[in-house]
Amino acid sequence: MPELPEVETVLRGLEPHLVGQKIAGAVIRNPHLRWPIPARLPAILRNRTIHELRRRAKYLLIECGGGTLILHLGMSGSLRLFPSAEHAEKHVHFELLLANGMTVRLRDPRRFGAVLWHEGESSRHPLLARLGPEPLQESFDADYLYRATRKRGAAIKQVIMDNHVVAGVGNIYVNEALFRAGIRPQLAAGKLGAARCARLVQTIRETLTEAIAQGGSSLRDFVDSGGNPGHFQQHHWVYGRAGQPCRACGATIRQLRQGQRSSFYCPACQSSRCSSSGRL
DNA sequence: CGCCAGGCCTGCACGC
DNA sequence: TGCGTGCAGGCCTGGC
Repeated sequence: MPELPEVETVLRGLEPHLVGQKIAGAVIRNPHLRWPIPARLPAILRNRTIHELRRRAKYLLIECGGGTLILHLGMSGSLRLFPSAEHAEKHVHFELLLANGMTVRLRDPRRFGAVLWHEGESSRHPLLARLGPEPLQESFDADYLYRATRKRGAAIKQVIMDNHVVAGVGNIYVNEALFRAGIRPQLAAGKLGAARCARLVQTIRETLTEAIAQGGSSLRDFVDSGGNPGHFQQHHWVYGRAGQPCRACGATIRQLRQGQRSSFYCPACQSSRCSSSGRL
């Protein structure tokens, strides 16, 4: 599913093709996403010029001068650019038609994604206004995480996945970052010491940055590619590896459920106690 | 054929 | 009382 690095990869792939382009129109093929696609969107978008593409958490923001098209890929969404308005595949719910003939298509079989419009400053949109800091920005630092986790009895894994604490760190990357930091996912967030908070900030950054770098290398055939840009192969330490040997120590990777989501960890590399040691 | 993953919002229950 | 916190429900379809 598209996580933060995939959204960033899609952004970087689309950016050179979209910025500065005029929008000729839009097509709503199926408005029933997580929220209905506003019926007036094609009229709103027509004749606007795309000024900038940005990302906030896993939201892709297309700034159109005075307003923002807000896109979310949910669990199964993809955005692709086509050189013409050729036959649309199944599950294409929304299309952005550029004046130069190019078409941006949102395909999302599970329809957990979103296409929304916000007039004015996008950071004021209700979905974006209360998000925590971006994990790759300076404001997400050791001190911030330490303060944000005080008196929180919930598991550190679930606190990191709380978008109000830090924005856009999904299930795969929190599992991987916790492994790298040597922290067990079920440890109460409030029990993390300052050193482990610092380590976790560092491994979250590393994990996301490496994934973005990998995605960047798959951008070459973004336009009209048969594949799914950003859907790159990845080498996970623990995610999806229950029952398999830890790549670091050989112990058997364990799986558990936290808040209806799967967590994976190495019982040897990730301690539940308060040491500040971490690996990698 | 039935189950289930999975992001992330909303709504509810609870305690200080 | 109000707010922060935690938990559960709901949306979907492809793949097993």
